[in-house]
Amino acid sequence: MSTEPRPAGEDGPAPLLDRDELAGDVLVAAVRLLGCTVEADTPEGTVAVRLVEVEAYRGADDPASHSFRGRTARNGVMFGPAGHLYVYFVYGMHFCANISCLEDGEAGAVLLRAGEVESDLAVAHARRPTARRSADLARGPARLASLLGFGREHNGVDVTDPGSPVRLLAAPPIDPALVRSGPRVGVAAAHDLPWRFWVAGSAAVSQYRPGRNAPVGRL
DNA sequence: CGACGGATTAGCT
DNA sequence: GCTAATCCGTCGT
Repeated sequence: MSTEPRPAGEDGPAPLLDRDELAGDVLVAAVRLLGCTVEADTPEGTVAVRLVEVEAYRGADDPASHSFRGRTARNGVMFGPAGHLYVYFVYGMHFCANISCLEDGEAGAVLLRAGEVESDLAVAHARRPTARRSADLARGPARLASLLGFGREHNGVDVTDPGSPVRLLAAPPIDPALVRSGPRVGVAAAHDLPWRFWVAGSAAVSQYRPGRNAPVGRL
């Protein structure tokens, strides 16, 4: 044992999440990502967001996934190695961001649906002036992508590389008692799969109706 | 080559 | 609560 990668308070750089933690299973990866931080360099400054809501997507066996019908130029990142940004354009006006999962050659990704701004709050509000509350800054996948400045040029970025403009900072695994799960949003097919995960009690979780079917805890 | 619909959000009623 | 706004990837003819 040579060097100790301990998160030395304010001194050492925050450790990045290891690619292997995302390579085994999309559901495990989704839960692992909760509580971790996405840090992005924007023209206005660096913005760091703590993930509180995500959704898992798989490949040919997942009708709701972009990769359900095989590999295309658009979804290629989903088929590559874990730990890369898959950014896509939707509804003619928004971008959404995923982090690729599973081994190279196997399609998988986790959609980043919501987060809480850790820093810099002033920069974040400058980037999204319409947000009245701080909890709204990255509430919803398109708002999160907008806040972090994601566009086509970010597609494929390796978030496990400290030199990337977008980095995924590891946090201790979140307390399982705080994790909730339910059906994915806007997904008619596979509605019985509770592949949406969020942190209980976060104000930044996109609006949810608890009365609906929320099969909690089943993977 | 044309049509369709989507992992959404803002703004109005 | 409901709908308009608005582009591109995918599929059918």
